[in-house]
Amino acid sequence: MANEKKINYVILGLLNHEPLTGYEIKKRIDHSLKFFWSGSFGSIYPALEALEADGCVEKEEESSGRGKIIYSITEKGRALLREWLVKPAEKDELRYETLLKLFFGRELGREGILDHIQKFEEKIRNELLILEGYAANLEKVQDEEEHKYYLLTVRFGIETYRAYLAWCEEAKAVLQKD
Amino acid sequence: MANEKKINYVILGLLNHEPLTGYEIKKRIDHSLKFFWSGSFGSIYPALEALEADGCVEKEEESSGRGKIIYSITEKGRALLREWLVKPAEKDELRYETLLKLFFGRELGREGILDHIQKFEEKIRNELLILEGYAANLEKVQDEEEHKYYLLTVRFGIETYRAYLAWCEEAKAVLQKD
DNA sequence: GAAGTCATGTAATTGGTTACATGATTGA
DNA sequence: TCAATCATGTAACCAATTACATGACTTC
Repeated sequence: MANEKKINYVILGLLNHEPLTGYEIKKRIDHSLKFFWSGSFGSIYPALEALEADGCVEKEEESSGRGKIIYSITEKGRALLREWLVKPAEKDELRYETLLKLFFGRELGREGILDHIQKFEEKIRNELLILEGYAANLEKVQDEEEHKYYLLTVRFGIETYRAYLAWCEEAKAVLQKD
Repeated sequence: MANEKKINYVILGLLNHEPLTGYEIKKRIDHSLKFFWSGSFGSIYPALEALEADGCVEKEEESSGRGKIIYSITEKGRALLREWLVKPAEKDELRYETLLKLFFGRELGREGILDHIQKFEEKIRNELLILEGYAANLEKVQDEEEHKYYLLTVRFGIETYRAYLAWCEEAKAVLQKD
């Protein structure tokens, strides 16, 4: 009911755009939301079941083919989604193990820390390329209103990742100067 | 033993700088690590007990006063910390509910989303001030090598928060132009 | 003497993840 | 035909958090 599991809202939000299977929901999470959210099959399927029992989503079982189960949102589900959307965000959390290791860097030493920064930089560089690709596509296809919001989240990712890369250069300079 | 609980390394890392009580460890996490890590009493105290049973930390009970328990790191603990530090960071995770709501923004509408951005901006602005204060202090006190690494994490925070604020302006402009 | 902080700890719950199990369909 | 992907689901586990309980010391 007034469940706090965020996965429920992720599912409702995605289904509010289009009907999807559990498998497709997972793909959306791993691609479109990847930068700021995550979710596993082990949470998605049980949540879909609970949402259905609650009347927030409806399922339609494909009789032919693979027999996949396509879920769509109900009015009740949309109301629940809306209710959550108006509430202030309660948790914006960043948890970077790289920064934790950096913080304790004295014990590891300069070289080790430079290694961590190097790896971090590479990962960010790759993800930035992906985000820039998304942005380019989304800028072309600004037909649906939805795309405007999607693009804003992508822009958020791009700008923070660029800041990360600038910081990497600064950090390397600081560490190499002695 | 080869436990994956990150709280263990947070504790070892902090104790590697100076002996602390569980309460003080919590304070360090809430202040110095706040921007990129978190931890509760409910994880700290049991972890301290387990680390002591493992011989990674030692406790000294204050006989007088409040009877607080001061923990310090052992050679074994330091070795464990080092072992973890050299391993590549496995998880750098950002989980922003604000971005999730933004992504589903069409259902909420322009005004509601602007509210969320406004609140986000205010929170970031406040935290940025704090981080800038830390940086100013740390730049003055660059005696201990430890401070260099601490300052780098603070600089990371400052630069990403500035990027967030720049993005907020951009997002508001995009949303207000229609 | 009251409020606030210092200080330690436990039990219940949570919001997941990981790993496993199963099988159909598609494309090289 | 074989690997990859599509597709659904469950059971065991896990690393925490939340809420509670207790009490001493400090400061106004």
